[in-house]
Amino acid sequence: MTPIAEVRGAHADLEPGTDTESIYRVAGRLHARRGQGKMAFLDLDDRSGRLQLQAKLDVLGPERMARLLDLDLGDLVGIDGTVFMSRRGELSLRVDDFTVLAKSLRPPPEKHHGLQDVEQRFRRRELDLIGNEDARALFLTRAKVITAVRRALDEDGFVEVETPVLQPLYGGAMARPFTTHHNALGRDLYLRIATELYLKRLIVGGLERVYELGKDFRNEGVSFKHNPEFTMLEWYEAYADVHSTADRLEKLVASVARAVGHDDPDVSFTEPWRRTTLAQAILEESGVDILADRDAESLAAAIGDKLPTEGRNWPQLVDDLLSKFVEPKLQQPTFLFDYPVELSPFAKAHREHEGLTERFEMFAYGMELSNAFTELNDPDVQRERFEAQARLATGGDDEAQPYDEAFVQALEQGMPPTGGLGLGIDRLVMAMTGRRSIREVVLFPAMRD
RNA sequence: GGGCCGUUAGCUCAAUUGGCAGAGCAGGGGACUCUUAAUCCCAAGGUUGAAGGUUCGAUUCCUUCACGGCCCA
Repeated sequence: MTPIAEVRGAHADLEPGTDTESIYRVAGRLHARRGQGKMAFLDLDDRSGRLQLQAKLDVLGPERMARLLDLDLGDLVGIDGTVFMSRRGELSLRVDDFTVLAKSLRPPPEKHHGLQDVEQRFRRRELDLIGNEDARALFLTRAKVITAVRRALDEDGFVEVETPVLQPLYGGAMARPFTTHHNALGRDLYLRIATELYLKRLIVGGLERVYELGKDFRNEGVSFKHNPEFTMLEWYEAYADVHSTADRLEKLVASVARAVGHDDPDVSFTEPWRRTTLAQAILEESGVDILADRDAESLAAAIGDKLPTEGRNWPQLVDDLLSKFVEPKLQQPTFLFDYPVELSPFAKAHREHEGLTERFEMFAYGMELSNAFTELNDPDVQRERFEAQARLATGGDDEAQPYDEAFVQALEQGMPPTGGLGLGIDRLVMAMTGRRSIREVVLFPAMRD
């Protein structure tokens, strides 16, 4: 059986009106039929493209001709045929014989407009894929993005690993988890919100360069850039730091953009990207200097009525300033460095600036795509950070980190200086394909019942 | 969570100052041996998202609910 694109590729230059003796077996879904009585044209779709078929009474005989014309649009058929170029210059296959491979009992989506109903496109993605070529192309591009990411890391000596999805404690991100229960163990478990802490234990174990590409789960609202389960890449590299990690991300995303043919006159992932600091970006866009007011009360006063500040702690206010004033402005790929320690419980203290960490977040198209830092590898400091998080939790911050003693013990074993990074793959696919909603790039997004 | 908008045939969409709900595609019957959004003829297809209310009469107006979209939080 030959893919349609291959049939087309082998006969692209035929003159209109010429016959060949090239015989192919193709298979696909019947998309359209144009009857002509004793002769008919049909269109056949496979994953690689569309090909016109010609059915002729004098070739097939009355019985097979009638059976072929009796097929429904949407039926899956196998075709044996001979290539020719129609008088109008449409490459076609004259049907010598055919087999019905599967019947379609339900009507296909409208053949000119495709499936437009957004709800049906997401709930019945198979119909979207049958009816809308855009959708097929998008998910092929998504696969290319993931392949390009893997290839880049594999070529640089990273080892792909799998760590637990079901975790006794969650950690590695500021988020609320999903909780589930293990019957035999008689205990609750959490679906991971990040892979960070386990991956760093592998760095302690000496794997030196590891990455994991998989689903994380966060029990939060659904929006154009949030799905409760989403695909995340995290990598950790021993003897690296936040700066070499930024260089690696820049190189990797630029190579992904080239691999999928990202082409947008307004946004380019070609290196180098803009690099600035979080405090500088907030100051430029909002006029508020977060480094001048290091407690909630005085920062709230500096913010005034620009944002609601009631009941927000200092790190939450900084995060609010970032997402309200800065994030939407960052269309071109941009690194923001030097995050405050309160927002960064796993990042190493900045080598020069008190109260900051060696961390960046990377933004493009007004979204956070990536988050990285020089990893905190001092177990005593890590303990203190967990204790600070516990105080935030007591203060009502339900996204604060729970204390993870197993992780601290791993650090006590000695973790090399390490650079680590997380990259949101769904958002990366959105950026590469110009889609504005995560639901467009996730095959089966979360929907209400 | 709040605001606005949407939900009509299998699909894509019309329509109504509140008065028999209408096309194209798909599906059925027929004509047609180079069509490609094929064309032509015939017939069929509806609990107008759900439940209430107002009215002689509601798909249209009102209320609640469901699902979806956009914006805000």
